[in-house]
Amino acid sequence: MQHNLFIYNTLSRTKESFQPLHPPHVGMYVCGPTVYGEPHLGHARSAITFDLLFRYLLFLEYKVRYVRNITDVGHLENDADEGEDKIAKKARLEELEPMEVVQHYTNSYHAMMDKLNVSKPSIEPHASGHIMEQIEMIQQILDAGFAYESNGSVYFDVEKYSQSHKYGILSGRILEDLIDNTRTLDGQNEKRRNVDFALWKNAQPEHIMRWKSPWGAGFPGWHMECSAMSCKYLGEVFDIHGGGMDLLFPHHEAEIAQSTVCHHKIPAKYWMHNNMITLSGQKMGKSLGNAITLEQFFTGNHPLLEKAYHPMTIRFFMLQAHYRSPLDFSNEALQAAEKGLQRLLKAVELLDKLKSSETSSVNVGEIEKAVFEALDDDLNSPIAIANLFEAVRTINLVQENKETLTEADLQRLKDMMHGVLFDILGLLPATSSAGDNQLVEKLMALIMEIRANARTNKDWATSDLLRDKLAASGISIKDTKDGATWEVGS
RNA sequence: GGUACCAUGGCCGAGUGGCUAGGCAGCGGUCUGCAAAACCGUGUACAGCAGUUCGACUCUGCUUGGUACCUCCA
Repeated sequence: MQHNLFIYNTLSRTKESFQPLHPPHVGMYVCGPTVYGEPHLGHARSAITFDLLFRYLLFLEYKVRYVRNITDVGHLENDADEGEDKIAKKARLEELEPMEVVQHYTNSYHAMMDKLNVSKPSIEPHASGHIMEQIEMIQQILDAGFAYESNGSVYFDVEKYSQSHKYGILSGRILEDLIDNTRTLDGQNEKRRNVDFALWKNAQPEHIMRWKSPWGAGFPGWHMECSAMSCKYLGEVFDIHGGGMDLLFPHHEAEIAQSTVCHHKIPAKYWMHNNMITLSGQKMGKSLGNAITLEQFFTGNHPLLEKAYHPMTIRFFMLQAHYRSPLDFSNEALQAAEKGLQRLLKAVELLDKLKSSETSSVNVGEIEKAVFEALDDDLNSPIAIANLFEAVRTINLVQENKETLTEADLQRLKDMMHGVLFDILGLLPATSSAGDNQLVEKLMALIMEIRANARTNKDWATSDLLRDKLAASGISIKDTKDGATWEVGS
């Protein structure tokens, strides 16, 4: 089947046909987490969005190098230039080595991503491991005359840059507005203009994360790492740069300015931004103090959560909204997603048991076409999923002999469902909930046999007693035409 | 204050100048010893006002409400 992938490019604010610079290779860089706290739902949104893209590009048989960084230096506290490095501050509070903190939260992030079935990137570089590259790039910007040194720090000269380049090309910002309207911040005295941003920061004596540089001991500025690392692993110009919408300005704008000075080109062809997760309509964020961590979702251990949610429920919940739309969290929405996903997965299981017919009464190709057209249209996963539900209805109707499918169509539907659901959307097939305990399996088999015998003898009292007692223990029994099944939970 | 964006049925959430999104809930039905589960069927909603148009939820303007960014943030 012919695919023509369109993706929304923030740079042009339109959907563009995706044409890699060097097909079949695709270079993709996504801004990863700052590892100073437990990963929350927002991290999952970004990771799942670009995992979907990564998986779809692989499905389309591109050879993708996916780089997603770990930010472990260079992010300042709210008090901006006078502040200390976030990682360092956290370390002092907990009396740990900074790298110990980094490792701890990196491990958490990885564990949560694994649960969400987020593919690992091809390369996961750490900012702290690329200080040399960042220093070199800063030197290049200084040599080109687009930065100045001040009191052991180096700042990017935005005004100078804007004389020959368009600063604000990505975010649509106008320099004059920024100069007029940027709020007054502390510690602006080192900078010529409030819009200038730090490339290198002089480290105060108490600042424990520090590296030697031509300008003294310090640490790299907020935006250098992504420019340096994307260039190192993907080249001066690569295909896709992704990240959350909140990084659009100033982070990505600064990246463009830095890289443009060094390489005279905008570093990426397509810029993609996922929207935010909101909680009661407000952005969920660590700094806002309203973030629910992924761990809490999986355990249900949070006052706002009515229950624990399976990682796949979270994943499916996100995929049911388009990545560029804000998505509001609620227990009701999550439980709706949980039910819907169950329905989808049950139908996929049922698919293996369907009997084929001489003719097909349903046009499988049509459903398949609709699914892929949706994915091709800027990864419209909600429409793709809606069409998957069309397939579910078909599957159930075939089961009831109200629709028919030929052997070939059955196989085609199977391939499509598996390919889209598991390979592209990255969902995991339903697992039998107690399959990890052989003893339980054997005991339950015995109990089910006793109950089946009672039922054959119309001994409803015994049958109901077993059902009720098991229910009280959290095991539910479902009677179907082909006998009874059991599972832990609802 | 500046710059963007959004406003869809009970909830979540797509989309389009005229034709069914989808999921969950609700309702009706099938199945069942009963129940649960499962399955099938079922909803004409698009903030307000004005305009463009043969026709607007979809285009334009205004109003109201909301969000994001401008400061570390997915």
